[in-house]
Amino acid sequence: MEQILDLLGNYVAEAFDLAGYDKDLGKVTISNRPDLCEYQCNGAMAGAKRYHKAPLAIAQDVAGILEGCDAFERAEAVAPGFLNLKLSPQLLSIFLNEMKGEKRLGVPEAETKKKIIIDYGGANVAKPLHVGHLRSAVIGESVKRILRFLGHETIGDVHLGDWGLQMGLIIAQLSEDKPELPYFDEAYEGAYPEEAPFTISELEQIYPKASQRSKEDEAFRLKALKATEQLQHGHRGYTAVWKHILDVSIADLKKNYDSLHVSFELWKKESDAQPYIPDLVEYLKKEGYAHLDQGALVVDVAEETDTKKIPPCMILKSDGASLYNTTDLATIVMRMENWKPDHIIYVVDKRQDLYFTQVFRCARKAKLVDEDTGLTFLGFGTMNGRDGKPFKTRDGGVMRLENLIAEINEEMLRKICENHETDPAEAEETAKIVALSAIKYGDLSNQASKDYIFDTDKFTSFEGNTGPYLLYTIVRIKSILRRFLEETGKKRRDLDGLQILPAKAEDEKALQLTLTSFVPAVLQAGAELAPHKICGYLYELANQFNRFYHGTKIMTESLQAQRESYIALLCLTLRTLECGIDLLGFTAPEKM
RNA sequence: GAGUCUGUAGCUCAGCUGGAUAGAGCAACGGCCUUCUAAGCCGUGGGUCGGGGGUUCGAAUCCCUUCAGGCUCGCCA
Repeated sequence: MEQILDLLGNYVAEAFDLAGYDKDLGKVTISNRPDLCEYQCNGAMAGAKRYHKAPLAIAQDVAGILEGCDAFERAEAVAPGFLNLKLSPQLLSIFLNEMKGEKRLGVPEAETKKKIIIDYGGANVAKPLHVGHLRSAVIGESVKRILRFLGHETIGDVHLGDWGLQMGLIIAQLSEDKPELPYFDEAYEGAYPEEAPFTISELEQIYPKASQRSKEDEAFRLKALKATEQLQHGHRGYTAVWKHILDVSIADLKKNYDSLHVSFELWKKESDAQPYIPDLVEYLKKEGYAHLDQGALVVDVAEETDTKKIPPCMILKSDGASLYNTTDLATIVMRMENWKPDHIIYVVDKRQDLYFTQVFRCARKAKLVDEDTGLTFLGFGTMNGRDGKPFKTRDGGVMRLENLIAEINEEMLRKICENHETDPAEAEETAKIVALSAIKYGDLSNQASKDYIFDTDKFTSFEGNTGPYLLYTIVRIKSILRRFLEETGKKRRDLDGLQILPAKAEDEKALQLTLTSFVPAVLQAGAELAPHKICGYLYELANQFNRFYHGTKIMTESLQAQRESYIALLCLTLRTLECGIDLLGFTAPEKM
């Protein structure tokens, strides 16, 4: 279906044409002065120079023609040359009924459907997820859902870190803690145990302990380095330990991501890219992209237009070892080979901006990707505590994601029980749903690239621009619909047949108009990879609904057609809100 | 030092591809529940859009400059 702004734009462009002006001046936008009009066109001012004519005169010419147009209830020219438009309620209702009949609420599918890989680069095996991983998971999931909704094929890849020094540290530590294990017996030739020699919580203690030690104990650090190298060269026992670490960690990570409603199509790891490295290095050397500099193998990526010197992209360290950049390049090669994506989006901490600039340039220069393959760095800011500094636990440690979620769940449960007497099991379920909306909406409603303050009190509040407020609005609508079905004996599917009548009241029309902005909001969010645009829109929609709700008695409306029109409007509002929160990555309960 | 991002109400944030009187929420204050969930709605107060210059019919938005803060700057990931 046609979008509202295009639809109206056609009428206005036609009027410009009839008045003797260029059609392209007839672009219609949503009014920025809702007190004056609903839509506006600023084309007269843009055309003033072209036609050497006062903008107001142009606007008046056009307004005169639109006078007889039944798409608008009113079209008037206002100084200095604005064209203020008020939509006819009839056209609006026709548009909404059409939107209501569409599965995708009128959101058009992308003309060129792309295959898009989303890289959540971050989580490491053997380390618990902490608050630093929250943003990439939450933002990445939402971006993925938005792009998928727009018709693209999306592939989320968790991209686990499983190949660095951290593995060596754990192996070295374990070999001292439990030297009796067969993995450390060089002479051992039998099969290794299937059961992992540690639980996830034990594993999570080993790493910080080893990491701390390596900073103080040089001998231990060297041992860990050596273990890393041996692992990377296929040491039999270490490889077995590494596999245990993977199994135990991944099971735990899945559990945690599940509770966040975050899923991945691929569970690829850094180690999966390793086989691609030798050929990649050989290729870069042979084709002359890479050269030795101070003993290291690098690819120059500086460009003439740079405002500062971009250091070369390092491929191999002077000791011959690969590093982060190398793995990322090899991952690109792997992805091109296996999935041929049209676009790869990296949802990563914004501090890695420079690294990815280097990696992307290197990938392009060396033609590891096709010319038209998009590489986007979607950098996000730091999640800070209320003091404006990186979020910590009360005693200053790193907050585990699991604990953060548990804390919010608890707080939400407390609030729910405070407000209503409910069945404890049901309350707990609801609390989880609402808590997730609090966490995700709190994050997503901010621009991804900016640092933001995670304020538990604010996010879990049911007031204001929060997830719970949206859910509350949804629950209100569901409640009315349930009642309507009960009282009329109608079935849920009967609701689809109800028609929205032209709006009579101000609040009703305002709500209807807000509904028409869903499509532009989604399109913009998709184009800019900006979930916060969806948040802003949904908040506006919820506000408009609550205003309408307050001023209109729906169930006691005596005219049946009018009441059914209200119900139809509620259905559309509900579907729009639910579609919106789905794009953000959370759901609503039935009651709360 | 260089680069980059940020600076909007007491606090947290929108708005930034130039448009009319800069918007929300929280906090403060005042109203609205015998009526569909008051976890709501309505209203009041609160601003040199960090400062200065420029571009133009018009600047929070674009350009320059300056101040303050964050981050980054080849053998970590």
